[in-house]
Amino acid sequence: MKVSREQMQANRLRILDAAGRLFRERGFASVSVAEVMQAAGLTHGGFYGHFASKDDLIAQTLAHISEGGETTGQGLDAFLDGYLSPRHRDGVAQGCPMAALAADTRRQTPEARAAMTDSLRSQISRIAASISSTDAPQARQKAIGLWASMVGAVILARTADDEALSDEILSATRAWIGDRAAD
Amino acid sequence: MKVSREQMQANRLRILDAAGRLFRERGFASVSVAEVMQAAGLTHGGFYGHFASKDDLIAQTLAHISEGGETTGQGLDAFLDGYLSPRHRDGVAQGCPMAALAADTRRQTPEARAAMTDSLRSQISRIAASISSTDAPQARQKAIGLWASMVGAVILARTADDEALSDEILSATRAWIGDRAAD
DNA sequence: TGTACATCAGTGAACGCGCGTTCACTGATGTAC
DNA sequence: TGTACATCAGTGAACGCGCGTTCACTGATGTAC
Repeated sequence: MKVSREQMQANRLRILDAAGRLFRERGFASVSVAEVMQAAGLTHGGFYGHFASKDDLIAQTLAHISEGGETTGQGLDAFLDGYLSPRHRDGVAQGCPMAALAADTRRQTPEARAAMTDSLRSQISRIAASISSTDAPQARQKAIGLWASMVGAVILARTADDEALSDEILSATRAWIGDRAAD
Repeated sequence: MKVSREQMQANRLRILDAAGRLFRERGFASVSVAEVMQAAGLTHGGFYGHFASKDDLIAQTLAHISEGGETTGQGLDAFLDGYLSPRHRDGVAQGCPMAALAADTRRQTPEARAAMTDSLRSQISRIAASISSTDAPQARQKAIGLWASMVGAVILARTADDEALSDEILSATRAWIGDRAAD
């Protein structure tokens, strides 16, 4: 049964949203095309009307997720607090795609890596712009260091099976970063 | 054909070594039991004489890899230089298991997560011990911040498909860490 | 020390199963008149 | 504006294929005497 062009566009976005959630939660390999389609309220056969392959879905999902981008609009300190919070750690499906999927993306197609690299580049620029430093190259260096710490801390916090240790990783990283973030 | 007890122990270690390399390179899901056995110079049927399941292999491989552990024996600065080097970034198969597999381990069995958590805990302790600080809690906080930055930077550097950006992530993180690492 | 035999590590064919992908079909859409 | 029909988004059965796992078998090991 054919659907309207607007409905089809809406379906495509539902597929991308579902894939974004499932991939972040469980990684690319262990989420099936059929599962993504079911989560989007469709049957698996229609998938190839929207995407050329599962690899294509992965690449387009990464490009789609990062359109939103991590916002630093609240100011750098609030951004750091939110990012390094238990809430963000526990909300993988809605959380930062970089922390959830960067390691997994290394083994994907060039298109997927390119989408993730774009996302990484703009994230660095966004953080650098939010640093009120006189020296642009220095702000960029600091943005990279900050971003690496943030992503690393969330990944480690999610790996630890002990909540006390996990919480400590987040708060210690936040405190360690603390001083330098201000200037 | 039966082999001697020593040969069997050696075979078991060859399987664990092969698994360690392959898992770091390609992740848990996309490496098959048959591939691991072939890389160890055996046939796949013998696998279940050594391990109860693929999940068991994953957990035991993580425990085995981290026995070696990242050494800080060279002193903290040399450790940082080596860890944040292009050489380490490019040598995934021989590199730090945490940077290669932490994100992937989140979705594995409790046993696998426990092995990784052990590894994380001792790594933090080892770094904290190498920091000549008067205050132990402060050394630990710093060790966590350092380790998060290091792991995060290597993961991001491996994700970037542009070598210049990748190199920049490593060197900027190294420089950003630089000052604080000294004290 | 030498021999006979039970043990058991490793082999390779075979098993279900779930996956990515294909395809004939359906019926609502949207265009031509 | 209303009707007739070509289009095509979505359906669900079916396809190969590779995977984790099992199992009957083999032949070297290592023990009992």
